[in-house]
Amino acid sequence: MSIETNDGSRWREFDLNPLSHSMAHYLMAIDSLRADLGYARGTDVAETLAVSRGAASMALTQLKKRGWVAEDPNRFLLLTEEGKRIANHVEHNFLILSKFFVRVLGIDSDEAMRDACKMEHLMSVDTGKRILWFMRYLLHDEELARQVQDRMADFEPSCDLLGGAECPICKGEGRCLATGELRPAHQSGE
Amino acid sequence: MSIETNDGSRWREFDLNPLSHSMAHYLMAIDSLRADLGYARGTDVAETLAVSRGAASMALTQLKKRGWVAEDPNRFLLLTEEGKRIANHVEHNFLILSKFFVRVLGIDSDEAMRDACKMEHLMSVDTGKRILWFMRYLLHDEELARQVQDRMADFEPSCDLLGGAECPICKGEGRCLATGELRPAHQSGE
DNA sequence: AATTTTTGTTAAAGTACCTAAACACGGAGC
DNA sequence: GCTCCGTGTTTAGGTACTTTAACAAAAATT
Repeated sequence: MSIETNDGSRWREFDLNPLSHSMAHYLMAIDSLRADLGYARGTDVAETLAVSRGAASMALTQLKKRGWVAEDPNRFLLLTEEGKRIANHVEHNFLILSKFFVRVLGIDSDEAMRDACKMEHLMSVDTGKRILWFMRYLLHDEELARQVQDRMADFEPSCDLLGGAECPICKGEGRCLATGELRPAHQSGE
Repeated sequence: MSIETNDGSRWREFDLNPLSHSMAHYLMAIDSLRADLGYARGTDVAETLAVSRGAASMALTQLKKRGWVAEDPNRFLLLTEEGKRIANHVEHNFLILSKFFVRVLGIDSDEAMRDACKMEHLMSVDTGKRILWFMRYLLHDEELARQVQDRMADFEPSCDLLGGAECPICKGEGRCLATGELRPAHQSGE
């Protein structure tokens, strides 16, 4: 039961996430524009994100209502303290995930960024910090870093993750998700 | 530029993801019900996911149109081969992520599952396989596993990930995202 | 067999996003 | 001063979800 992923209580938290993917990118666009140009207007945001001016206008209205975006006296866009905090959180999560994927797991940079961009706003601050802490440990010890990289260079992509009997997590023990089984034996060890 | 996360070309892939969070859970609910009860009806799916029968009915219509769900002669719900493949993929991603978070990073089980449930349908098959491969390597070597667990037990939660100057990724080198900077120096090393 | 319950579908409305198009406004150039 | 362009907002329509409520049909009970 502790492993249950379909229990009707947790899956909805996805929609209740305080920050949508879309809103995260509006905030980051403002942050990035202000860093690059020194200012950000609605049109710049729309262009950066490749959405219509109407869509940007409505999204920014929302973000102002939530207190994440404000305007300076000349009506240029500003991130509030809260807005900055959120944008930095998501930007860091993107960096942490993409670097973990590339440097530790040896994933192709493009795929790494694609995955990281989808997951960046959903990973908690704590999880991000721990991955970073873990990565520093792995990569700052040269011997260990080499070991890990050798290991991942040997990655066997044909490893049949979805093959049931071959599943390295639930192999041979109890019921495996790949074959419709729900409680892999290794669960009992926790 | 290769680090750009706000470039207007990648962020939309989130919405274009072939599988929504919602659809993934409908598929997994059918899988789980068939494993537990031997059958699955619309009402059972609705109850499992705690949605209205109307919502389940419309979602299932969509899933049938996409060829992921079918009905047996008695109108009980079935996953097609493709549907099974997708459900297993997401279920495995959930397991891989939550186990990585708990066993390797030492995250609290509840938070681990919350994060994993949000990200499960967004992580590519390749990334999942590599995390699994990596985890086997770390945890099957007892000495290494102990080292990692010691390290993560010492995790310093006050590590100021979002503090700019303290950021262990971009600390002291070039521009840091935490302070509005875009190209941390370590980027140049890749 | 008649009634009640369960199951499934459909309709109307709400949220959160998108687009395209119409419109308002301010500043620059003629 | 007038025109035109850049900027911003609003409106109407579309997608993908949700809900409640009305309804149809099948299944179970009496």
